[in-house]
Amino acid sequence: MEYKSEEDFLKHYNSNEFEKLSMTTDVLIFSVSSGEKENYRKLNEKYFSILLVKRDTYPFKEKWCLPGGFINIDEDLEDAPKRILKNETNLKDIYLEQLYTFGDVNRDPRMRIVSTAYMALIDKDKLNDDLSTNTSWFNVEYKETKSNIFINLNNGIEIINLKIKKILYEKTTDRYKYAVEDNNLLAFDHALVIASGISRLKNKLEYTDIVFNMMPEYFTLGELQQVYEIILGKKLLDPAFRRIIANKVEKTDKMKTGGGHRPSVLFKYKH
Amino acid sequence: MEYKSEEDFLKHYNSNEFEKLSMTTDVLIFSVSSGEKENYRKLNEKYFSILLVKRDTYPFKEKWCLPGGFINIDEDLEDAPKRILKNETNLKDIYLEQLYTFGDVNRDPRMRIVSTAYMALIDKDKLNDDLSTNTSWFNVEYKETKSNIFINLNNGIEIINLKIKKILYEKTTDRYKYAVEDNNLLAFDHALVIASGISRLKNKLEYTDIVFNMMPEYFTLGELQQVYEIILGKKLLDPAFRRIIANKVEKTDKMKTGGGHRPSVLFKYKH
DNA sequence: CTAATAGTGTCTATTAGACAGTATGTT
DNA sequence: AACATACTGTCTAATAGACACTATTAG
Repeated sequence: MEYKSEEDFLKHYNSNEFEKLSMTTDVLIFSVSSGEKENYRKLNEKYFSILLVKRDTYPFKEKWCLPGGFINIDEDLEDAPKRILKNETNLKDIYLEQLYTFGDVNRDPRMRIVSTAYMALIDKDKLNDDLSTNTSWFNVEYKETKSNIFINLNNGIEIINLKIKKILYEKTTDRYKYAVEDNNLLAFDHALVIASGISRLKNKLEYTDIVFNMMPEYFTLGELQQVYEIILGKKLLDPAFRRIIANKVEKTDKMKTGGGHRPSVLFKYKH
Repeated sequence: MEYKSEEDFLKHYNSNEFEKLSMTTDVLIFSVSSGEKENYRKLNEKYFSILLVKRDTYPFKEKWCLPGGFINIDEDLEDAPKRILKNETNLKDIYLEQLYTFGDVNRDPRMRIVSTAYMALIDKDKLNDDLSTNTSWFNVEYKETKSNIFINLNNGIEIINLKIKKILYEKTTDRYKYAVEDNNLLAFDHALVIASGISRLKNKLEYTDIVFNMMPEYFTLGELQQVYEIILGKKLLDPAFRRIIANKVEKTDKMKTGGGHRPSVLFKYKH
């Protein structure tokens, strides 16, 4: 059929030539939480944590999953995770970044659903409201070997252990396909989303200022270093760390005292 | 409604609770092409190029666009770009990487279409078949300033100039929203796809071995350096370049002669 | 005083940048 | 011989890693 113009074509367009599908979004929300002090002198231990929701409906009823939901037909793709974040945290101006789009045919038992995963970073201390009852922060422990990723999620009550096998499929960029093993507590392919989000975050920590989205306005360099250390999973040397972040932070005239040791200058992020 | 089990739920699932949408994929295919020799002594000039298709149907009839198409309902997301690549190039084992998913409500005039863009890297010399008539390689010139990206596409007959305004919207990671200006020759939001693909490629060039996907099996270090230089858009110093790629390549006993100057050792990629 | 963190000085090792030089083919 | 590229040596500058040292507080 010949059309006279773009308008003419659009008027006669049959939008059902290809079978349509559903799209969802999943949001991986990262934050840092403080544990207890072991004694009055020590800094309180920091944890790296993600927000999970216990499903109360099928499919995967009673399993944990990332907050998410369907994309509305009249909603920009990026507005869906924003809507979900607003719902979950009631915060605005949250750091949000598209992670990856997962679209295997059988990734959802209901029907063909493609999901675009996002990751968000928040400062947990900014949360005013309590979480809804089926929502919980899980502390993350992450360990990577040559051929596996081990992720340990712990909310104080439940422990979710994930073992993910890395299968090298792109040697020039060191990219892996992930195969989830031993997972009967997490819904869908969300173990994959978590693994790729952590991996992205670790990378970006080194070449961006992304970390400040998880920090309060004022922080000590010791606290900042702690956050780097738990996310990277290794100790850093003080002088080297201070050299590297020196031009990203700004000294304030505030101090943090009361720690049973030398007080520490509070810094803030220098844009 | 209460369900007895996951199976029971799935049997009664109403898949039309949310209005479904269409998905497409667009594939940004990069390659390197050789120009003419200026004189018998010189190396032939290299260009960095992408493959575009001239649309022969509405919408955007007569405009250039990236090869792409609809995702089939029974096709893994990643299989769609593979299918398109196979169609366009008839090559297999092509480097393919998911770029980004574009999902603004009005990005397609026909209806709501979300598109996942992929980028692919090929060695053009491996192409046996001729391109179909409406397909053409465009040489890319890329220039980035603080607030703009200028992309110049040239296939020898037509020239497409793109000006893209960078709007900083995420300061901690230096991420920009792109706004396309002066574009009446490229269909859809494909200028955005091209800009983000080039930017991704430039980055990955520095910390991965991605470049070897665009190289023939045997190459001289001078040729490899040329490819780095055209993609990065700057000259590199020989000794520094050789130091950096030294452990990524392997000397062979082959030589390239006939250049009106000292012959050059042929290397190959060391996995 | 002690335990714990805060913060700095400095030496060394590694890596990156720059430039100059030598080598060797084709015409 | 001349030109263009191939390839290497070496000096210098910048950055990263390591360690030791001083500073300061609550209890």
